[in-house]
Amino acid sequence: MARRENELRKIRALRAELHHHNFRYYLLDDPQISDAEYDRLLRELQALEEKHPDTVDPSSPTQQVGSSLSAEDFIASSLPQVTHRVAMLSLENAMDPGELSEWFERLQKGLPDLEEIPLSIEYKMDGVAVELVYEDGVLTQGSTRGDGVTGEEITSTLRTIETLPKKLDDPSPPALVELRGEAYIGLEEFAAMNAARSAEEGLFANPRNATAGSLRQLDPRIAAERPLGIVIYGVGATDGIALSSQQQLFETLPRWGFGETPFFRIVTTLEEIEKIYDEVLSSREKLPFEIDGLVIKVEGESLREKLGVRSRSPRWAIALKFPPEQETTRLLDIDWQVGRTGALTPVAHLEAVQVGGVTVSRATLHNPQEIVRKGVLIGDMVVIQRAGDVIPEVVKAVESMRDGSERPFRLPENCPSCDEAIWYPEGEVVPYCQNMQCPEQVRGRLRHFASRRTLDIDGLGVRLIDQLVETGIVTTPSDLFSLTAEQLASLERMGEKSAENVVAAIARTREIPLARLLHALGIRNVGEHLAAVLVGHYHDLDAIAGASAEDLTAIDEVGPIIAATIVDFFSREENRNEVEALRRAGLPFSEEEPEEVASTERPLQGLKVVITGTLPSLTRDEARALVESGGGRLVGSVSKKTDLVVAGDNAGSKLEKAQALQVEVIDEEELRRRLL
DNA sequence: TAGCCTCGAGTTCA
DNA sequence: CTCGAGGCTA
Repeated sequence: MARRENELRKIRALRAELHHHNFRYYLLDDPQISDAEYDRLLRELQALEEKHPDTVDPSSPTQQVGSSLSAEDFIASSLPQVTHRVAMLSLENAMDPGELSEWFERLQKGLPDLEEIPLSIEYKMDGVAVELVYEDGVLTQGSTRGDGVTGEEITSTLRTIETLPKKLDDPSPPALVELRGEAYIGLEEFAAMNAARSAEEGLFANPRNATAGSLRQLDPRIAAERPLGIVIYGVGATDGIALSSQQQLFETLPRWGFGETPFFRIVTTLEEIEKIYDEVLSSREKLPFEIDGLVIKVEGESLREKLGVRSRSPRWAIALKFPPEQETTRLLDIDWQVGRTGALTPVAHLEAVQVGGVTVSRATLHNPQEIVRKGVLIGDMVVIQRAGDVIPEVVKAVESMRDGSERPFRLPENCPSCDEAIWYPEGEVVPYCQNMQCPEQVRGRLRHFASRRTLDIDGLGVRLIDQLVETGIVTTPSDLFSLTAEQLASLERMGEKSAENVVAAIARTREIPLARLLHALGIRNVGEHLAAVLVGHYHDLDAIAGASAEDLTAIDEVGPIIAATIVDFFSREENRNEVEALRRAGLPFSEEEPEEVASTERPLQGLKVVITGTLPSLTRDEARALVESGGGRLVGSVSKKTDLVVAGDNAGSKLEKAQALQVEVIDEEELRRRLL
């Protein structure tokens, strides 16, 4: 038995080690061991797994095909996905008082009849956002925020948090309440945890990384040892309860068994916010956990609904962030990178420096204009910060530290990848390499074609694409469809099994939705959204390819520039050939048109609708969904072109304007009746 | 024609 | 996360 224990331990260790080497190899492109050594480890693991078939796990390196494309895929081992009932939006950031007052002015504009707007203030905890689902008072599911729409299921890990009630302390709990909060690890606990970690395990860089790592623990016993805490700040879907203000939420939580909210104030003026900000900023070092700012929210559901949400963030809340940690280092050089579209991007090459717990040696400069705006010279000492504490950026040069040896950057005249002359389009900021055969562009197009949001070809990672391009086996996306397992198996780190898996993954893409294929083609200005819009209109790639600029411009959201790009793309011979090759490869070129909905079922077809005031039983978003389900389009303000105004309580100037312009005005009840 | 809002395309570190 | 730029509305 002891032998079995030992072998199981060995399996775990080998998996972790191989996982690490995959990471070094595929993502960092910087392997630490030879391919032969890697193969030896892999074979050892395979042998052990065969001896203990009960340990087979889909996340084991023996079961996986090469690498996935992105770090996210790679790290996301195998946690199930969860779709949030209500999207978890992010918050708009204010980095300084100026941006805060701009937001405040927008609020006042949005709520003109209000003398004073009540605002709640909380800490912005620096942790990981999670959602907890309580059904009939019982914790049934926990998940990460993920991209806001879908996150990862981490119920068993969250259950290990001692301070988190597994059952609400409520004799008649609501049928459903989704609570949103921030999981975190306190500073003292973090220090103790790192002190107890061994050299092989490595130290966590900061409490937030430690939190993220702990939440993703598959083994609840290990998770239970992690000192996680949680602070609830918001509510998702509910049934059987209304938590319509922060005040109400924070009063209810302790009764249910949650801890007290660490900080909560209600104010009405900018001055009060700024005063609290200064106080918290100077006292935050005394706190037992890390915070990275304050969150300001309009207090109360009804006011929030009037303000509404934008695609990524609500208008009624803002994060007032503390200034990020900054460091000074030397700008050694500026490299130029070529993207898949041929766009040239300047990247700062820096002397390595620690910022916020990680080592930074590169930072984007976005475009030449940015370099000029920031006034940085090559050789300068520059201030670096991590934007949103993630992506490093160059803030400015420290001019007082110049010694005269610094020199301005030079715009490249030739492509760093293929030496073709660079094109500087008039009136635009970004320079381009126009050589379609440019190796960087070829690689970039293939990466885009295989990436997660397009064809999502499993196992066709950056490293493999690079090998395919270097060996000349593949130069265009359509070449992928004639790849054989033998060809792939001849490449580095490609076993027969992996090679077959890649071929199978490529074959599977013949069933993808047309919009993904259109997006994958990489037509400039046509991303995920526009691809879906175009397919929604034509349902057929040949129809899109054959459309005139005039036809295209008639489509909502397609203007003259986008129309011209599309026409231009399909008029080029190399693109037409590629499209034909993809057709021969068997990719889907048309999509079943959804059955024609009888016009009686879409009573608002093509109408522009304005909603004003508070509707008796609908939130703004629900009303929008309802109008759109009837074929109508919600617009923001009343004009001659508005067809219909739905007015609720406290309707203001929009209603007056509608009456002045003799636009039809109805109430919620009438809206529902028409949609029946 | 300006202002607002989205979208697209670029980006870093483990 | 960032910026630039396209489209729509006022």
